[in-house]
Amino acid sequence: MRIGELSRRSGVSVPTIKFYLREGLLPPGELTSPNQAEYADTHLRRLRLIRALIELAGLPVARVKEVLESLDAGDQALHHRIGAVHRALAPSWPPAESADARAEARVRELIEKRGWMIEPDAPAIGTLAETIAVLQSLGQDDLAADLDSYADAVERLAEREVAAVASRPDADRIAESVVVGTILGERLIAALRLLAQEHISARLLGSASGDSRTE
Amino acid sequence: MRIGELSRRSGVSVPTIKFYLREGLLPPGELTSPNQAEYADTHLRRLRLIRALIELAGLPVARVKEVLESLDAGDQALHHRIGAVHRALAPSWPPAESADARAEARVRELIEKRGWMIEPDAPAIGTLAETIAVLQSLGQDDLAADLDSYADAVERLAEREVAAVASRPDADRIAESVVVGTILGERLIAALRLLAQEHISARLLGSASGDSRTE
DNA sequence: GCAATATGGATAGTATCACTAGCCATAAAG
DNA sequence: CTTTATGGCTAGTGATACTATCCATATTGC
Repeated sequence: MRIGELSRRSGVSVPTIKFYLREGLLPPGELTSPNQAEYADTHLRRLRLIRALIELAGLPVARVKEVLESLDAGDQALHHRIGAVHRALAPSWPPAESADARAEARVRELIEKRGWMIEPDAPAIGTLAETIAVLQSLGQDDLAADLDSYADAVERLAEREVAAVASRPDADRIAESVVVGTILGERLIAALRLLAQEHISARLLGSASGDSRTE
Repeated sequence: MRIGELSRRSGVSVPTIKFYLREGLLPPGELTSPNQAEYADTHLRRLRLIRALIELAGLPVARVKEVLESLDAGDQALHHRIGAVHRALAPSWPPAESADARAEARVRELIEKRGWMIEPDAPAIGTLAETIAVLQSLGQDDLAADLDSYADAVERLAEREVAAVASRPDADRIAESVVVGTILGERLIAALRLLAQEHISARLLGSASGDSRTE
């Protein structure tokens, strides 16, 4: 297929596809003449992945490029690949590192208590510590107090997710699964959580008066 | 306190605070003379909330304004307040609505099967449907296939969260708790999930060879 | 009492980002 | 054999989140 069809099938405009080609997000098509190229289904899938990363995950183009590069890297070990993808997906600004020290200690304590095997420089540690620190600075430590419940829930999910990814037969797409699963999984969980919250709040508080806390 | 101290205590520059005042994100201080104003601790907390919404949740300033307005609205019923906050936090672009029809049917089916009481126009429905549709267009339906596990996990968490919010004595801060809990909770869950994934992947795949899928 | 600094309020400017427009020579389609 | 599409290029655009600067007035330090 040529660029026009790629555009129609992906819903991305031709100039934007050209832009992604220029930026190196999308590999060039195979040239059939000096100014004619052929694109394959892999281009279509990659393009959809790019759109998901930009639109749904809100990643800046430069970060998308890093993610895709780590995805195409020849590193064979699945575990390391997952680590690389996680690193590429991380927020990048090294977290404030100011008063987060206590929060970070708390995170490392949690990791140790659960016996989690985590590289000490995993970016999620900083993200988590920063989040906890902000929660505390806002006077809302309920959430952070219950870290264990969250860890329980998330550990169960991760078990299924990693198993599902590892069982994929097509080695080529494993890394892609990791990216998609991480990013879209996050969104899926977030949306489901909102729905669950609405349900529970309807059940616990929504019934008659509409205000259960007047006193 | 005056603007200088507010700036020092929040870590936000004076010009940026002025910008937030102009944009109506931060209510004006109390004027003590024609050009002198006094800010209270509520301003400091509000400012930290604004930063969390912009930096951590990545909300655009305009959306932050909406969220804060819904937060300050006098609507008394907690359940409705939660709904309003969820609506203000939603992605705003009405989801593509194209081939998402099947995915949306799937979501409504899930809601019905679990007996969830959800308003039919809840924005999370669209978000979830879109996410599922994208997952399928990327050929990764494992995640979506296991929706029930996610719903289970998330329902348990929501139960605690709503109960925690509802038990807060300070009615003034309940809505703020909803915002903070929704946004920072999401981030907390996401970070924890990455850590759990890394642990599980180390356990299942990381051991010796580093490549369990060579065959 | 008085110079140095800070403040509230305003207008205008900047940096970044994700595209988008336009041009050209050549290729494909009708 | 004309119309449309393509690949490759440079330059421009619109949105967003601040920054910079200015001014008249207040406060602060001495």
